Amino acid sequence: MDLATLEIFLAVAGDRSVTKAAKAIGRVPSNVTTRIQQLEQDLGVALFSRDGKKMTLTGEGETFLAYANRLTALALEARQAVRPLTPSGNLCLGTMESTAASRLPAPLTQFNRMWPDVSVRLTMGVSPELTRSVLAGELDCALIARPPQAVLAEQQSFSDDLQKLQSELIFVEELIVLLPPGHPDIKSASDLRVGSLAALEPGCTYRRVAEFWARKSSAVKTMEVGSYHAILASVATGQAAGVMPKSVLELMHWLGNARMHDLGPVETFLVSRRGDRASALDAFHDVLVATRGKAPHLPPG
Amino acid sequence: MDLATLEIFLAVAGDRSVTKAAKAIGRVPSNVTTRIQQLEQDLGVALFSRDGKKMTLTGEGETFLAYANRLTALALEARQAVRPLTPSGNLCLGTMESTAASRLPAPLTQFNRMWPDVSVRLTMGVSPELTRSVLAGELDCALIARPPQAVLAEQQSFSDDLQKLQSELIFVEELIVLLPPGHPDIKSASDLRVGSLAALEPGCTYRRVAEFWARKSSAVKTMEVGSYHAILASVATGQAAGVMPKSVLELMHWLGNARMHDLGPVETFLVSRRGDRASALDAFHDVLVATRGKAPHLPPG
DNA sequence: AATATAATTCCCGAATAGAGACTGATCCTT
DNA sequence: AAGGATCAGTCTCTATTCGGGAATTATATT
Repeated sequence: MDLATLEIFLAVAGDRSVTKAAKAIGRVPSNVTTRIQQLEQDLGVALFSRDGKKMTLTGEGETFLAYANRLTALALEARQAVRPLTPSGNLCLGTMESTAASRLPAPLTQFNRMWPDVSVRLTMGVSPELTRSVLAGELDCALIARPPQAVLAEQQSFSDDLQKLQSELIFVEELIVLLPPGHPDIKSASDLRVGSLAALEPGCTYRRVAEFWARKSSAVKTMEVGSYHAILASVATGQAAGVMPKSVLELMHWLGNARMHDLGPVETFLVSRRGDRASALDAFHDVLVATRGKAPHLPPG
Repeated sequence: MDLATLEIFLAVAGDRSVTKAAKAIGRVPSNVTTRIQQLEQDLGVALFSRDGKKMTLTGEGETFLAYANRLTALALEARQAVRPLTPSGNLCLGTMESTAASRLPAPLTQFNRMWPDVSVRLTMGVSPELTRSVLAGELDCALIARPPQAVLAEQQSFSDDLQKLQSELIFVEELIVLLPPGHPDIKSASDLRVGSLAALEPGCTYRRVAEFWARKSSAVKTMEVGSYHAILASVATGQAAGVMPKSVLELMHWLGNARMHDLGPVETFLVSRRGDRASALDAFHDVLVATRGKAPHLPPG
């Protein structure tokens, strides 16, 4: 029983789905299935009941869930306790709007609880800018979306900058096109019955991925709006389709009547300068990996 | 960071020696070295300071030790908490004298604390008898010493019985011949200046291993005595050399002036009937593996 | 009934862990 | 002070494990 197994278990328990959990933690479903089965065999008890295609926790599963949370929390605490330098000072963290909204609250809260002496300075921006800022030393690290290879190939300097930094996969976002109410399902951009795609600034990776997708079959224009709330508002008017990660949409309690089209996964990486052993950065990194895959609300303790 | 790594760390921290720890948990020293190094690299801090051939815990190592203990204890608790059937009733456990004295107090205390509804019935005996009793259903499980292949080959029925049972390595005992004070070091049994070897009953595995060793170079007789205390007494008189596991000797605060000769490792296995899924047995098994390698005193909590 | 979705199974290539031989340093003995 | 023993660590080889992808099965949905 290692902590990676517990992370997998927590993800499945949180999403009640092998497929979703696999996406969330950047693994393949077959792997998740196997690890869960191994865990169950190791413990000698069924953690989930498989009623058809639903994964629901059994009573024992609920019990184990509590322990899994405590165990991972304790392991994180152990890591932090032996950290050679006590983190303090500033941590300049760059992040995308979407990540700041959907993923960051939990780990940031946890981090502040553990290291009150570190003041986190949050900078919002789009991935290429953030990456450049890390390289320039203006930021200690940043959470950025690395587009798929086909899209990245069009952004030479972004790609070059990424090469010079060390990066680690943290989240996998499911990028979607949100359709206005009543809009029929689409197979490609040519099926769009709206005037434009609502997205953020030009540099935004999600926007670029969406534009790359749209270009293949349509000449639809992109409309630039200032925030995800503004995107939602645009979609609500029926005049645009919105581009955003699914996690952001879920955050907004909009789920019920929304049609969406899947543009595939986009990976979020934590990037920092190679060999940068700043203590606060390391600590933040550990909190990030310990928190990912868990339920979005704050962990106990 | 998995629990196996923590077990290795705990063993090294307890013995302050890679070699000893490796023996205690049935691994090879190079493996222990590597795993400790990996752990240190993962945590980014030195857990041990290597002054020559001594391994001493660093300050961070001490800190981490506390967490490692809590982590393994919590993991054990998690396993027990999801156990499908609550263990209760009787657990008939067979054990050798030596194991009962040196290894069993800690896990038995822990087990009683966790499952007060199980009454453990302890039966002492020598390995072949205990094995036979497990097979016959008189015992649920037993801790027995499986002699090296050369010796086991002479005990056909013992060997046959073992084949029919499932077994798992739990401890590795270092079997020694304890020499009387003032006795010169020996290379083989022919160097013995005493009239006999003091050992327990004829069926005792340790006795058989010792006799096997003695036969190769000497005609020294074995003297049968009733207990390890009696063996020590015999040795103290200067008339016999005593056969026992090192862990028993260490238990008796006799270490200082004692010369001993090493007869090599003898493995202690937990044996039970194949497919026997008795809950209490499983629970005891888990406690046993969680406790092995730790310091002999009782774990916290 | 047909389709889509999700979990699982199977298989293969890659990564990892453990065993064993060897090295170099240190401690103890003579 | 020299020689031997002991111990941590290194290196290499091999066996096992693990993760990814395609195929399969089962279950909801339309």
